[in-house]
Amino acid sequence: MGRAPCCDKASVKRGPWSPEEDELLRSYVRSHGAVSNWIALPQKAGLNRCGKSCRLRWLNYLRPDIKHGGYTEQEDMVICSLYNSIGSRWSIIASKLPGRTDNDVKNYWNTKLKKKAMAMHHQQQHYHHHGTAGRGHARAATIATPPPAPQSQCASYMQPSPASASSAVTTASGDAASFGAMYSPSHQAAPLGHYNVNAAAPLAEFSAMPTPAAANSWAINMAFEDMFLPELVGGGDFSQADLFGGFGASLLQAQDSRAQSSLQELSACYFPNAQAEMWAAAADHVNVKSPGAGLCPSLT
DNA sequence: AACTGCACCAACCGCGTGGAT
DNA sequence: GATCCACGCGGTTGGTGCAGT
Repeated sequence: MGRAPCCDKASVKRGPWSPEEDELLRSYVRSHGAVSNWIALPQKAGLNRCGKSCRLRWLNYLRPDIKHGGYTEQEDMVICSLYNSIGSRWSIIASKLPGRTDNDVKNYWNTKLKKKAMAMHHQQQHYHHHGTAGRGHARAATIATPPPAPQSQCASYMQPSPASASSAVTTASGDAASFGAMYSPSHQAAPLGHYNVNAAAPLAEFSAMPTPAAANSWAINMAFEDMFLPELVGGGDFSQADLFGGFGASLLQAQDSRAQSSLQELSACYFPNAQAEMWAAAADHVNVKSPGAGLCPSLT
């Protein structure tokens, strides 16, 4: 019981695109504007390609605003944050990163960022076991070690979440499964409510924000934590000091409070209810991946 | 130089969704 | 309401290049 193929795969060219094909597609889109029918495009554009292939090529490679490689620390942070919060919803994550495509973000995560995040997570766990008196006592713990270098903010975002646990259950790759399994699903009590997600706020606007001198990556980090972690940490018995391995809190205290609050406001503005939304989806579809389910239309 | 293993990434595949009929 | 069809998405695959032996 399969779906009928969108085209005759035997008669269309497959594999890597040639520069000539790229130019044909590019010029067709330039002259016709937004494509309303990708299936019909190949014939009109003189391409011997499947319509889906044309669409993918345009979206992932030929579109003029596409960026390739060169991910910034800020982008890493957004990807990690959102992955932890909503799982492998690459299109949503990519929508927060101007010039990035879901395919690109997905590849970047699978090949680089995931490893980076795992390494940082393990490093942080090691610190937790050896550097603090344990969960709930970290705030009182003596700060004996400097914070981890801010080259990656990922570890702090890698906290338990029903979304990542859910995706772990249904992911066939195994990587995400083992990754998700690192986290306890003990925070399933979902705060349900009315969701009003405004998801179309790209990261570019972060760049447009004046960055206070004191608002280094830790303060930004803090803003994202505020966004995604209150529910995750289960009612507040999991201190921010825990999240930062014990030293973050004191570091944050040294931050300019205005810088923190402005960044927190910014975060709340850009990702107001993403977490709550995903909690609702998780509550409705425990262990069942349901793309789109529980999401408001603006996210899908 | 030849071989092997790995990392990266473009492209493909199949399915869910939603609009049109 | 049922069916068809195109779009969009996430998972996976395969080709290529590089590093190590």
